[in-house]
Amino acid sequence: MRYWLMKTEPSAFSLADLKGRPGRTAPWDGVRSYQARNLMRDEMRAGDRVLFYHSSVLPPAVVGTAKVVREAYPDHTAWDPDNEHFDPRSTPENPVWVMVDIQFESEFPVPVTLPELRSIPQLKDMVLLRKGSRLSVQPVTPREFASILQHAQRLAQQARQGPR
DNA sequence: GCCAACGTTGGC
DNA sequence: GCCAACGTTGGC
Repeated sequence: MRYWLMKTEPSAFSLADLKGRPGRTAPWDGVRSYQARNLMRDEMRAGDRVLFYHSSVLPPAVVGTAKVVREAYPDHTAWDPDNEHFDPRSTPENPVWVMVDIQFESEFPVPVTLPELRSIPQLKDMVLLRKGSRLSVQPVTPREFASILQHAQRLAQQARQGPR
């Protein structure tokens, strides 16, 4: 099983949106980067786990987790001229872009913010934290995934204990 | 709103 | 094939 981090601007699609979908499942459409597409198409498998990351908000943060429930298939939004991600190079006969389906798994009671991620020594090599990193679908090591879950748990526990 | 970093485009 | 110009991403 592999681990991933997927970025989204919550104003466009948030973890709450995913949770609210039928079956708590939604297609991850609109990816228009070859690098991200190749990862989804060639590497991502059903059952893989995903860190759900909110970008372009203050603070940016990992807000929960999801699971890949359907492997890559053609992204039909690329064929729709009215869609903001329309790409005339892609056709039903020859699809250029793919998407996967992901299912809501968990929402962290307290998000793990970007500054917090930077403070965790085990994450020093994480793709997300590299300078200029903007890949919207990126691999995460099992160790990194575990560290982030552990940190989220610790934050949740502190919150339950309340302010000192 | 600014701007650094990155990917893509297109002239040559 | 090079590379400058451009558009986009995303943190701040």
